[in-house]
Amino acid sequence: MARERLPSAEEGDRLTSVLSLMADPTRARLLYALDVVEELCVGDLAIALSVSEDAVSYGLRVLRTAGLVTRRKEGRIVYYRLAEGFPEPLRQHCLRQLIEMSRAPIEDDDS
Amino acid sequence: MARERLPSAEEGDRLTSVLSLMADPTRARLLYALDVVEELCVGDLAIALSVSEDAVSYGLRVLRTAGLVTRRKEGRIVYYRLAEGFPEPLRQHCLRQLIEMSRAPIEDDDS
DNA sequence: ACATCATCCGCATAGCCGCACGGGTATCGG
DNA sequence: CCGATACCCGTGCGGCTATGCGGATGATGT
Repeated sequence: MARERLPSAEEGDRLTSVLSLMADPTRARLLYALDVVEELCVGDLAIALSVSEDAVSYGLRVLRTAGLVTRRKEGRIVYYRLAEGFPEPLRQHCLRQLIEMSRAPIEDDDS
Repeated sequence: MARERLPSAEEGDRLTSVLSLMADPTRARLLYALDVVEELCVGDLAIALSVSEDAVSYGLRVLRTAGLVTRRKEGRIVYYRLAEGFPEPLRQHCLRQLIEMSRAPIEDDDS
């Protein structure tokens, strides 16, 4: 197996930065919603996730700043979608797999 | 694609909880180290990752509380390893993929 | 028995982060 | 032109958390 060196602290931070973007309930659900529905506006996302529009707006702002989502403006409505270069492994393996896991829980729930 | 319902807030939390465990440089590197080397003690981990022993101890405590790692005591030395039931998708797809990504960065820019 | 070492624990602190709030901008309907 | 809508932004606050420090525990060596 992996004969590679361990990640440096710097690489650890990079890893973390991308991961911590999904390590928030709102953002994770935003990303998943956009993975499923392809394109949604802020208001609909707020309704769909039962979250305030501010929270959605803030979450999307963060994700956009990180380049994970893009927006398209149509009139006064802003539609969001996953960015063109949204990391495929993240999408395929992490997002969906973890959603799976979050439904069929791991048996380790400990105190 | 769009066949499933969106994750509830509760499921979002569950998703997040497992994810946020890796969303910390120290913990991510700890997990990766244990994925590579199989079994390590606190002191060696501290040296390998250039982190204080306290930080390592704390990180491992958190991971242990979550059931992601286990420890084996041999004399006064405590050896840690990934837990038996360490979520395989997490290991296969997330940990390794993300380490990959952290080395061959995504071109994240913003407008 | 005593000193030493590896590790854990409790506590305190400092930094970060998500979110609500108030105010702003662009767009649409009438 | 005017009010309403959809959204964005800067700011501030409350809560969480990583980490350092002092002390405790238990194993080891002499």
